[in-house]
Amino acid sequence: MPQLNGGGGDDLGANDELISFKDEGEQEEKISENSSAERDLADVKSSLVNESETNQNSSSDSEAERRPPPRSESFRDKSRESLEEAAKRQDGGLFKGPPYPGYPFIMIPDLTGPYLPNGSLSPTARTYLQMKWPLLDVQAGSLQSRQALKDARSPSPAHIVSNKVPVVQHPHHVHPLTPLITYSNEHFTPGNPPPHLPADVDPKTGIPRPPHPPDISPYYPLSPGTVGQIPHPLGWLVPQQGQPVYPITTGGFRHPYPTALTVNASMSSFLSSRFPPHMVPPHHSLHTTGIPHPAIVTPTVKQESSQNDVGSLHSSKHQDSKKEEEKKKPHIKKPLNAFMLYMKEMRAKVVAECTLKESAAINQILGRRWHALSREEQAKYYELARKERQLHMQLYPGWSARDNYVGGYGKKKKRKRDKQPGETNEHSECFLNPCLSLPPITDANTPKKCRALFGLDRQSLWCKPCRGFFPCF
DNA sequence: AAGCCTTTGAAGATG
DNA sequence: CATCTTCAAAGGCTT
Repeated sequence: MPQLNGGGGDDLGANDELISFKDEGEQEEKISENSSAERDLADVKSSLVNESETNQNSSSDSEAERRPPPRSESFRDKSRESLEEAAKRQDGGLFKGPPYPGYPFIMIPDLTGPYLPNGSLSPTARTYLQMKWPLLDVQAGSLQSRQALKDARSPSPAHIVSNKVPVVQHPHHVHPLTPLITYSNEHFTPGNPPPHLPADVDPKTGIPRPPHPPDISPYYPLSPGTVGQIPHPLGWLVPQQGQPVYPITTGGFRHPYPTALTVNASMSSFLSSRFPPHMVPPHHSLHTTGIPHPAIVTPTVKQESSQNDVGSLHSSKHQDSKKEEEKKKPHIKKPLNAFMLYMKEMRAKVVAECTLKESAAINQILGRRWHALSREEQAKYYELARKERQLHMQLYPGWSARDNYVGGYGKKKKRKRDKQPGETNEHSECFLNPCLSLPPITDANTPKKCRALFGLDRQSLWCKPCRGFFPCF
């Protein structure tokens, strides 16, 4: 197994992690995808724009194949007209300026409208943005911070005032990656920007996507001073929001995970809390509840619990079936990968920020945030995932992911719908992509609500990839 | 009630 | 080997 190659345990730069950081390799792939996607988008929208811009756009294609910009100016210009109209229709002209046709959450629609002459966001616009899309505020800070970081490295003092993006230090300004720094805040210190931060732009999302340098730090950061207040990605270690992440059973009883554990526990504590006591020597400060690995899910938990409570008055027949169930191999779940660990940690935060609850939408946000993470940040989760796999293998040597395949490969009904030839789930490739420059309508997450709000027909409004969270026009 | 949606990554299955 | 598929979490949504 590649993840065990190191053997020493702390080979944080294991091959699998390095392979996982395939951004450079992916980059070209996505670049070409994006180029074609933008060409498609440009084709679709060509009827809406001036023909005179066509040549400019096509000339940028070859450039885009080599090194595509986040968005071409021509494309930006093309989207402005419709966007301006859309913006006016939506909020009565609050967003008068041309929107930023990129990542929806970092797009403060061009900054000519909602901003005051001194460069700060107008109270009205700020309130609107915060109400409509709290993430926008954060991400706007991210954008500004990135801009500031980029400028800070430049010889000019442009980080103070940018002619394109006014640097607004919001009262709640935080570093864009602050919410993601869960174990150590040594990275991304303001004024000491990581050199990789704005180096690249995700061709799909428009998010500055840092290149992944080859020198992944083997450091497994667990900063005692900063981690205790933040949910741990290993949810079974530190329950989030007072809730056990996994319903755990031991002998037919549910056990919440010990809440006294802290993230900055040592590895022995980690093992003690993470795995059954027979696997790990007990720790003096931890109670040994006999909690099995959270990956084990026994489907008969409630039944067994209730039966144990009631007593052993059931028929032998029932007990036989019960024994059969007990003999039944418990469902050992797959170890969580890096992104799953990241989602576990960040989901509650995103939910709180944007007031969304639907996991599909949350996961989209988390996916974009994941790509916005620096390599160091991602490395922490890859490392956690690697340890997860190691521990999982140690606990269940004979387990295989194949065990969880229902009916075996190719026999289970295909879950995902077959996409239409031109259909895609990517916002950046959405036909209605310009809508992403507008704040999402978080309270109108259904076509019906969207139509009611905007009085538009179904086809013109409902954006399937956007799942209705954005006003599409 | 069951399955879908949506994300990324790991791993198994298939051609 | 490349590609495809499933599963891991999560909770609202759809059928």
